[in-house]
Amino acid sequence: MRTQDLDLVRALPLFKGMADPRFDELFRGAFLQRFPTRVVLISEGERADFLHVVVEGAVELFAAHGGRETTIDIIQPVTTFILAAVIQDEVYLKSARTLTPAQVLMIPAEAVRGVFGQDAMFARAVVSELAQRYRDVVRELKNQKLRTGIERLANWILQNDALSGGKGTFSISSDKRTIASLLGMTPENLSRNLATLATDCIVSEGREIRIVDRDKLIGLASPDPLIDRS
Amino acid sequence: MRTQDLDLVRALPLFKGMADPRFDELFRGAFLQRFPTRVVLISEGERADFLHVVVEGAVELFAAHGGRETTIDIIQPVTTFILAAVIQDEVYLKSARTLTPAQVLMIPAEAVRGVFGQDAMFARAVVSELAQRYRDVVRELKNQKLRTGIERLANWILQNDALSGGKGTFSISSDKRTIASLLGMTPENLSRNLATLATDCIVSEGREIRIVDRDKLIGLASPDPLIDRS
DNA sequence: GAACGCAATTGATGTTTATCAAGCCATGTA
DNA sequence: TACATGGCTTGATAAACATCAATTGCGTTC
Repeated sequence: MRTQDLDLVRALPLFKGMADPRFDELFRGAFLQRFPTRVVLISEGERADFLHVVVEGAVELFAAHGGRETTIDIIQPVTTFILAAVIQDEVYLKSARTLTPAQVLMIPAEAVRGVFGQDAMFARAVVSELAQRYRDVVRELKNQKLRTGIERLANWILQNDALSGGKGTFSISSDKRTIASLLGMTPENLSRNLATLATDCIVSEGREIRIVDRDKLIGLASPDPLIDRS
Repeated sequence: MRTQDLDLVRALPLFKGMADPRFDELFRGAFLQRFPTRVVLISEGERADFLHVVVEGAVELFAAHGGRETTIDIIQPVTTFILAAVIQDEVYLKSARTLTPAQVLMIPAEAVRGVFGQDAMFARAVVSELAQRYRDVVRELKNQKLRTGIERLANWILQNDALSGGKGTFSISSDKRTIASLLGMTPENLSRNLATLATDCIVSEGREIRIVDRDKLIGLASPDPLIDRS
């Protein structure tokens, strides 16, 4: 593992405040692994063996049931995932697979739980992380229950633009079918919804999306600080 | 506050392990209040001032956006709610109102955060609680994204029957319109979906629901341990 | 450059769900 | 008993969304 990557991990809110010996203990049994695209890293229902950290690439969290499948989140570097299952020593509720070639750091769950009991700063950071994630899922649930498909798309575009600097242009980071699933619609309807927005307020060319009438887009989206991560 | 109620609160997983002096500190500024039906206890967007504990009655957590409104959870005694906002010292993402006359214990948020920093057992319990809640919301998100309305209803019936002892009969604890909102459908569609199930596998009379063909109901519901709280 | 594979789009159609508008029924009240 | 009230149900219609099928577009391979 490159030192700069390790530094990035060390600087994560989750690990930032903890004592060096504890950090070392945590990483003694950890290993960094490279994966090609579309490799399943964890499957829902399995016991939580490792805390995962995406160091490079993108990872999709998804869940399946009765022939259907839905994307729950797309994890960008540098971020941990499935902390709750690790802490609770329970089974994963979501599966994970790489969307791109990726580097993932895997920390044994037992070590995480061990250090959690010893390092108060770490325990505190775990609480913050869990609380933050909890609130993010609540936001997503509100997004799904209170908005129509095209409203979710409009907000997603506004958020992605903001995340990439608010330049009014950004590039979709993965398959459109994955985005459709994340937004809770079929790929066909994502196409149609993009086409609808394209008559008014955006230009959609391949994976490039450009906002041409931001006010109109905002009017359609009705962004809400109690739903959208600001 | 009656001693037996206090004992119930003291016995909650969240407070069980903490030292007596800390518990006393927590409850020094706390107060128990009675509310009639349909009183709004907290409003989304407000700063989190109190950790709430439903001691008696039922409380609905809901959220509104753009003229729409949805029920997120129904809290039965004895349970805490909005812990995440309190710990993070942030605004509430959900509103809360009583569904019945209720008794609610209110613990100042500052005291919770204070004790959290001093009592390791309490901090640990907070983590467990948050992790559990996080997983519950993830389950609900999967429920919403992976199931149709009638499937959600069928599973809701199975779960409520199980919660009330698995006798095959139970009584709906609140307005049907609230249940409809919780299940992510309109009251009209709840009626229709109940009528559909009533041709096959249940009897629905007023607020009483009786399961007459459990196998058929299970076949329709496809309950899943990774979605439904077991 | 031709053929292929695959994601994305487009169109036609069907299902699910919401909305609007009555009507029903139990309950409480005058 | 008559009457209002509010929750619930039922029916008709419309919107949102999914499915199926065919086509387009684009990058890859040969």
